[in-house]
Amino acid sequence: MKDAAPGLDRFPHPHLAVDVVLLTIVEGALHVLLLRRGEEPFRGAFVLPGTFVRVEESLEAAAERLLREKADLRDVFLEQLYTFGEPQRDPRARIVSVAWYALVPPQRLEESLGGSDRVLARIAVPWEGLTGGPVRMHGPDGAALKVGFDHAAITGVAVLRLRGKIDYAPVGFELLPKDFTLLQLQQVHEAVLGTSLNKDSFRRRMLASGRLRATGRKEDGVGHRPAELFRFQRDRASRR
Amino acid sequence: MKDAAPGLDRFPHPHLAVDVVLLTIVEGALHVLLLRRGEEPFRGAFVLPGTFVRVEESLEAAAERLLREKADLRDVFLEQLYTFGEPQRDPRARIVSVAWYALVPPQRLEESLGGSDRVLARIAVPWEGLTGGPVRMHGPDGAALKVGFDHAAITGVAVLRLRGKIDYAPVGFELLPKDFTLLQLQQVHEAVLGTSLNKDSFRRRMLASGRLRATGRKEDGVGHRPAELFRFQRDRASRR
DNA sequence: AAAATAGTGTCTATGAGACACTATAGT
DNA sequence: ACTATAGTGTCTCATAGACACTATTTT
Repeated sequence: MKDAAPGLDRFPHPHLAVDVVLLTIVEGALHVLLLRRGEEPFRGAFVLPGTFVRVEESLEAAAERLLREKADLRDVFLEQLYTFGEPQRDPRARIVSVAWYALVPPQRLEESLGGSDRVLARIAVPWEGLTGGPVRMHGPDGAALKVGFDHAAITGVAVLRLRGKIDYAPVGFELLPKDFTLLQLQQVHEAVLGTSLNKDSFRRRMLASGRLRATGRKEDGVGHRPAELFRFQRDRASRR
Repeated sequence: MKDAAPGLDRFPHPHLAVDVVLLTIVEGALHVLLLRRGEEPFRGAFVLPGTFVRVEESLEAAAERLLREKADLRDVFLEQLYTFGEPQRDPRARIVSVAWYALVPPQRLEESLGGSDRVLARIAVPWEGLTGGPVRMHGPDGAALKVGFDHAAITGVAVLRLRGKIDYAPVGFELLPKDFTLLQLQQVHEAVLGTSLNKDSFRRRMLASGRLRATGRKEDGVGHRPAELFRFQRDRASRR
């Protein structure tokens, strides 16, 4: 870092953190990675993975570092969400947090879970459409989880963003394995939107989007006519 | 501010600023408020209004303070845009900036301009649709302006956001006086989107949106049949 | 009267929803 | 053969674009 502004560091200024909302879909429902806090405040409650931003590190690099350290993930869909900066959002100090959200298929998460301090919480969205607001979280046993800080609200903003985006941007694919059927894709959209969708129209819309490439292969072992497997076709330039 | 985390302030951490992209429409073109910098770096270049975030102040309050101090404005549409945090974006120090964008009808700006250190720059968007990228700026004399820091890119993100939003959110009204004609509203949409729109369809869409309330009055002095004046109808709860 | 835009009515093309029907795997 | 979902074809309805026509102001 340059030091052409020598007086700057002498004044107190807000601390800067990043938090990541890591979303996936399990059993037709949105889930988010939460960690159990070991310290005050909110000891024992669940929070999003977060870290302070280092002076030499970009915001995106800090979020990617979090994903590596807390979920052993790299190269996942990651997008900046919103910056939360209410003075009282953290009782310890003034900490402004740049929130990001990440999307990952559940298959890439299985191994990194297990301990009770790291949980894939099911998200219950208590509002419809694009209303917005905090969400509720439930543990693997179905019990409601205590969520620390403003992280239930941050997750609500992530759900809102995803709902607003899934209809026109290719984000549904990020929650599925490389090969998937149209039904699986539709179920992802339904889980995100919280509604049921018309099968015929969804099918037409997806096939007309030009983003699906048929693999020629079919699923198997399903007890009915197997569906064709598709793959996401990045339109021109890769977006990461 | 509480001091329950005593060690925190001893470590260097990024500085935090807010910048505001104040947009308006003049003569059918998007314009943005820029200030001429009096100091290095970028002395003499034009930049967005910006300020450091105070420790006890919310991010939105800092943006509102900027609008009051630099443009004598209060109660305008203001929304968080994106947070820019590349380590090298400011050559002096690591400064992360939470960018906001504001929309205001040009009538509310006229008095606060005038000096040559404060200019409404015309925005030239060198890309189509939702492609994105930095924009070019032109002064009142049409000459290209030098823009400091990453502020041409930030303004590009603001234009992108506005383009993505104007079709489904009531933001066009924020760029018009309280009473306006449908043609004026269409011209605002065209200026934002950078395209021409179908008159019939635009008219139907707006009237069907339920957001316009006819005033019963008509414009006058226009050399042709006068159009009815409409007013924006906030649907239920006011959004500010 | 001419010019210019406001505003209405109607036709057409497109896309979504609905539904009927055929296809193909496992059991 | 039965069941369940895949996938196709077609009809209808809603909406956007196109266009013709009438209305109302200033000059």
